[in-house]
Amino acid sequence: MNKTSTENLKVVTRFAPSPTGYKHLGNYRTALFSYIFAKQHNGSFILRIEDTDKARNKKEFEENIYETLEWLRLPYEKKYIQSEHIEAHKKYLHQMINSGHAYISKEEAKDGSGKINELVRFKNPNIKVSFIDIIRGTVEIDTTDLGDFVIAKNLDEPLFHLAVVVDDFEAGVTHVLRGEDHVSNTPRHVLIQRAIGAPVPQYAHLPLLFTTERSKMSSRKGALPPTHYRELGYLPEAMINYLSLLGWHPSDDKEIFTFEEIIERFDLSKVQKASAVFDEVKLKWVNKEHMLRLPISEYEEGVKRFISPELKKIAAFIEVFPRMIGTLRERLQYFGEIKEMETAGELQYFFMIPSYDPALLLCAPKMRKGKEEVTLTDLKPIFEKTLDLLAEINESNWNTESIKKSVWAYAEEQGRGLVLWALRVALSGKERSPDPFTLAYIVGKSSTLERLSAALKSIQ
RNA sequence: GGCCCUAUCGUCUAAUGGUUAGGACACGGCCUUCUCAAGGCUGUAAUCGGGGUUCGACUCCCCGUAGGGUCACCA
Repeated sequence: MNKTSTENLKVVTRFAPSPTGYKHLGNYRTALFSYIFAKQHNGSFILRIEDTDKARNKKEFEENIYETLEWLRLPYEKKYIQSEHIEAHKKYLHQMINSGHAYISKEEAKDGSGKINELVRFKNPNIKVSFIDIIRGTVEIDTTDLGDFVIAKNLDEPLFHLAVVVDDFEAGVTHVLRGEDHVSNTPRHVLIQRAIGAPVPQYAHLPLLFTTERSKMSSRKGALPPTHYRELGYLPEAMINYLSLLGWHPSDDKEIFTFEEIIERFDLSKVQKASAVFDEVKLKWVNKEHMLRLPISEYEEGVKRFISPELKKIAAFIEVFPRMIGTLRERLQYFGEIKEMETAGELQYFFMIPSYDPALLLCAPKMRKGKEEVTLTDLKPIFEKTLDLLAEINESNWNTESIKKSVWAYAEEQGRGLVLWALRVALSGKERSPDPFTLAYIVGKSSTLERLSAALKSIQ
């Protein structure tokens, strides 16, 4: 566990996004680390919507923040809306002006309108300030080149630097976890904290995340809002797991964790200082691992969500569906892939008799040696014999093993490449599919016999 | 450009002066095999460069180089 010097204080962390765009995975990773840190210290995690930029705020972005936090299961103890605290901001603004820490500055508007604004600037004492950063250690920065920075647009419109400090102060925030892009803001915040008599919280500036192209993660440039992954059927616990591994590593080589295990083992002070690249390929692997750990009923539900109603309406669906889960588990990395399979026509044959060009029955790459010219007519006795063999299997004993056992010897004798390929195509109508025994088991005895008869008919 | 931060396989990372530089994803090969997957075995692959300090540097220091952050009446 982390050792901090604030044992006597209740730990409060916060996530403070501005709804000016879709927040990306990098933002949610800082939210995740803030949440974990609070949990580890029996503290609380709060959400604050920083909506002081009226021109760029959008309700849909704000809604997306709630949705994503809910999906990722990062519950916040309290929610604050920054714009509802303007009175508090103004109170400290006046206090700072009265105490000489800030002053009103009449300046021409930058938008070229020629209008004169009454900005409020912080009177910079031009000193070196230092603060504790859990990841970087003590950071010291000279504030001289910061100048007298603006803290309010006018007496009624406080800006970011003031609002952040006042809100963190009033909410009792003890640990501020945020992106590395805020390191240079921190000395300003420390200056304001001193001016209003607020304690300096501990900071942790997390390295930024990059896309595979090594560009900064932003809602433009291909970085998708996290809810996109929800739509594709990714598991929130997998996303949490993957995100936690970006910049942090457990002491052993274990990589797949439940949320509880992560909370138990995570160590903020061991987080990497360098930026990390978000790799969707590894996320897929982590997601598959979590899918495999799901109870079978949840797995089935996950798959069902992505199968079209048309397919689900087919009479055979209810009976066949549970039997196909096993083969799906070997393939799917995220549930949405099932939809892609259906679109590609790789799902239908489980539930209905496929139609295909009979020539495909003969395309096996490894035909029996010494039989150079095989024709469709040669397949006739093969289907007849296979049909006989399979018909002998008792309905109650219809499973992958028994099917394999009944056909195997004959296939060896005739050439596996010939028999099994033909059998598989007759069942799936595809060049690529699960093996014929698994397929026969999944579609059931009667459908198997029906499909083989159909194949036999097609080559007469 | 000023100030600040960072630098181990393609990617995520382990090794806080002494290891054959470890693991995972990805990639290759082999096995299995009727196809596609899955699975098993296995392989390729890294300490940015140059100087120091030291008996000994991935590790500490300096200088480069590269990448990033920031320099708003945004947050």
